[in-house]
Amino acid sequence: MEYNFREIEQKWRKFWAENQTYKVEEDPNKPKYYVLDMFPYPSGAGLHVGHPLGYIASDIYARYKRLEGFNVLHPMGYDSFGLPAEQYAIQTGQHPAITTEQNIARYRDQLDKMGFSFDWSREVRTSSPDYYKWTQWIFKLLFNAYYDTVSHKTTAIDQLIAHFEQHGSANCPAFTEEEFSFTAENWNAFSKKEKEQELQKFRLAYLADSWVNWCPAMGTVLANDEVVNGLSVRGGHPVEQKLMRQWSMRIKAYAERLLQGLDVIDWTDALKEQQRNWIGKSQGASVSFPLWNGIEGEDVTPLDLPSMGENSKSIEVFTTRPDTIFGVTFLVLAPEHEWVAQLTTEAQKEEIESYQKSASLKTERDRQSDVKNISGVFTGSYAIHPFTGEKVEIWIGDYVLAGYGTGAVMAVPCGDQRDFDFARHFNKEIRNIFKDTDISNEAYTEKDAIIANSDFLNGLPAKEAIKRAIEEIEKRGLGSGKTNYRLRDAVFSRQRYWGEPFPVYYENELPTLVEDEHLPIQLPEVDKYLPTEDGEPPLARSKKEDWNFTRGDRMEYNTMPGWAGSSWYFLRYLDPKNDQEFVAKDKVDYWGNVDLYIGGSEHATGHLLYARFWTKALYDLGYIPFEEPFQKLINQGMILGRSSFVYRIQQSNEFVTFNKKNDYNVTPIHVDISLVDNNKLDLEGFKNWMPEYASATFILEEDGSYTCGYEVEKMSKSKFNVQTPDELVEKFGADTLRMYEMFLGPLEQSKPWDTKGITGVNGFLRKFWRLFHPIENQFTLADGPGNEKEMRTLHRTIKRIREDLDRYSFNTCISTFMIAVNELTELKCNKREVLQPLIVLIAPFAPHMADELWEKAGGKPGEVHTSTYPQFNESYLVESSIDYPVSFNGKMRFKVNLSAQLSAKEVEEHVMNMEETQKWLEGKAPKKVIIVPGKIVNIVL
RNA sequence: GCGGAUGUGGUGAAAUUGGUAGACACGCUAGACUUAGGAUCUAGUGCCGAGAGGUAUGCGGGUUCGAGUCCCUCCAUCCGCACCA
Repeated sequence: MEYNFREIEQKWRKFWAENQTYKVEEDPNKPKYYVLDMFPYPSGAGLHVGHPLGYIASDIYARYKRLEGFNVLHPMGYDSFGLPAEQYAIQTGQHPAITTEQNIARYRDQLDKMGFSFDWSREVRTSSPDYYKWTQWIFKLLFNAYYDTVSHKTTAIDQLIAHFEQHGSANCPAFTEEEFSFTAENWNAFSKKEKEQELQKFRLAYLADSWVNWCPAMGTVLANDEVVNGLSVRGGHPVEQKLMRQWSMRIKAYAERLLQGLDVIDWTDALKEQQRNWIGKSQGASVSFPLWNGIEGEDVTPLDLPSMGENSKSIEVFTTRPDTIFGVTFLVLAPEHEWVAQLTTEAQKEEIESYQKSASLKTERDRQSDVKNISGVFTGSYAIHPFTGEKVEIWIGDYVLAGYGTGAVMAVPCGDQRDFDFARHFNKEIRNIFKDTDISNEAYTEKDAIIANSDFLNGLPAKEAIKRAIEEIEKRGLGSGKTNYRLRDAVFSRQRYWGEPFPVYYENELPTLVEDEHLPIQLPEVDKYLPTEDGEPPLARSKKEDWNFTRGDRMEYNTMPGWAGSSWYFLRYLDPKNDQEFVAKDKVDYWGNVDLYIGGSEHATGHLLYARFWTKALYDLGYIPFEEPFQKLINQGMILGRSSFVYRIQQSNEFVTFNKKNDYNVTPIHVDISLVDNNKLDLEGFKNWMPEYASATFILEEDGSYTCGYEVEKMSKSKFNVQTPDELVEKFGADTLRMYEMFLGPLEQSKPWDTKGITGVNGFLRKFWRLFHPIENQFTLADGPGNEKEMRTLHRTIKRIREDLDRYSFNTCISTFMIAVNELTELKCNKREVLQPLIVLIAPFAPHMADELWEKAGGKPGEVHTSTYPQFNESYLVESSIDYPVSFNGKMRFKVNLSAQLSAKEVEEHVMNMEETQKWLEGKAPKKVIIVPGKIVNIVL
């Protein structure tokens, strides 16, 4: 029989499903191993060839571990809340649940076709009420908790309340960045609302004002990705920065633990470095600069604060270089700094306000990428240098960010390049406080200079000066040494429909939790999935009777962000059907954390940080026995796609062809690759593609065609460059596609998608099949022992595959199999002793074929997946002779086959007596002869 | 600007601790078999050279008997980003 993959694969898929081959239960007699994939968002485009890359690798590894005797948990599910389904709902009116259901069905079908060994009885979906009930429950847990800075633990808020009742805010053990001060008497006299206002400063889930990209025309908030040059990607409407009341998560409290935890997990240094960079620990000092009271000629000294009267405020700055404080020549505030309005003098008002307005039109991303344009405005006010008593100007500039540090910096042009550029641009003084440095062209930013012109810091090296400066700052009550993290609290509200509702209602604008017995709060029906006319979230459209629970004046209308459900899903797989707990204690105790986690590096700082945060909180509160969710993590490289672009003339619905786009001000827009053939756009197809393009007009090439641009970039639904695996499974079979994706290159490396090489892998599998069907496609296995060469091939293969799997080098496994099959074909080997172990060996890679061959060889169906991994025997690998390469000055000249038994001395004697050697010696005597037994001979002339 | 990664044939890549650079494939060339073939088989294939040989892992240095691998300088490309004071 020819290798009929269609028949074989269908047969075994059916068998596995009917026999629940991959279902697992807790088994105390076996060691556990948890292999997890980052679960997919079920997009309308279906799985693309990049998804399975990681799934195939994890599946091979899970199957390998199973054969090694582990009880392997290998589940799959769907991150099924998300924007695309909602956008589709807005366009078509179809409920996102229906869209999602359809997409999941499609995904499931695609996943099944790839032959994965998932235990589908454990499937989770974040959008299922059974699941999000527990997401809501965890939210409640975090709302009812604070971070205790004494015990360094997540702690129930009741303990903090008890503290306030007894001691007021004195010695408050809770982490916060807010200001607070009250006595026990104050606290006990507070109204419920006042108490809540204080508690919000400590709860891990809390309400606060956050900056968002607000698009007034669409009445909605946009992600940074959805904004380009201050305009929305969809529709090209202006977008501005706006403060909105939002739920946030106090992840900052965990900054230090998130940093420390990296030391105990097995992630790549690159990934750890990215997280460290994101957490961004920096040490320095906060320093207060008193404000000048505005009376010219009056000598205000910094220690005379109280006498400054009503304006006795000071501006607090954070600096990592307190040693450079004598180099300060002005202060710069973020344009959004809360005091800007008060500090602005009448004369500067107009300019400041227009600058604030223009800054509000820039996203943070725009602000950071624009380093060339230096901008800022003088407020008209001054602060007093706390050490010199000098007046320094207070400016605003958009290079200072409101969200980092205190939103204000002390500008030291000689020591910071941005301050230097700012000073240059506005002709401010650049005072050199570093001994023997040249700062005529750029700032001196190294921390190795000797400080000068700096009073008590003179003569100190920078590192010591930092300590000395902090001492002095603290002594004079100007501030203190401080560790700052750039990590920001995570905004947890979305003004969307398709997400988890909050278990929260409002009474008198007081947020109150819904009791557990009413969970889940289900998503109510709405007439449209858009924000309301006055910009409220879609849930505000709901009627009271559309909710399964209501209380108070109104329910919370925001929904949770995508990362809510994905921050704990790996726990739900352990106990997916439990309706009493999010996970039972005995189950989480057995399975523990994820041993191997595979997914894309785009989650390096988002999902992976949030999941670690929630895990730590759940650990502290005693629900789970581990603090780090993912022990070993591999980022699979991206499979890159080829995207196509059309070019929209800004503020219009007119599209210009690639070769004429430079004559216009255009925005490139991704267009679906199915509408593009050989870079030519299908114009009618494009108009029918999305309603907003129905009335599109075009500026075409001379020949009347529209040429698209292209780029090789990440394959993603939003880039419309998705290639699905279905076609390839159909043509070559899942086993071939599995092995081909592994063969492409190292798992972690990104590579452009290309199907050219797949025939090679398909040919290999057929050749493998032919080993078992040597004559007229009849299955045969010969008895009798394998000969020396055959056994050496087998055992070398066993050894290499195992070693390669242990280092996750899947691509070289495939090569090793190819070499084995080439050798055995050459040897015309058909012996059971040699070939049967190979079936087990290849089972993790090509499970369908393995099952078929195993059955033919007399095994029980499905048994090959629970069999034992072949052991290799070193004795078969011993070679009797070695091909020694003989090098002269490191250059290989010829080889000589010598017995492996020879000692280094004997090898040297033999080689030196050879004619070939004499030829290359050219009559000279060698200076040195290096023999590495079993490896090489190098003769130095 | 900051952070991370990567540079090896026409292409994807291999070389686990410094020890024969280019395994294994794709592609290409020539041939065999074929009505046909994205089938199969044989031979060849880094570059220069008729050959002997020379040369070659982004560039330039260094360490070493020996460097793709270790160190330094530079260059290019890709990814991420919150100008992080």
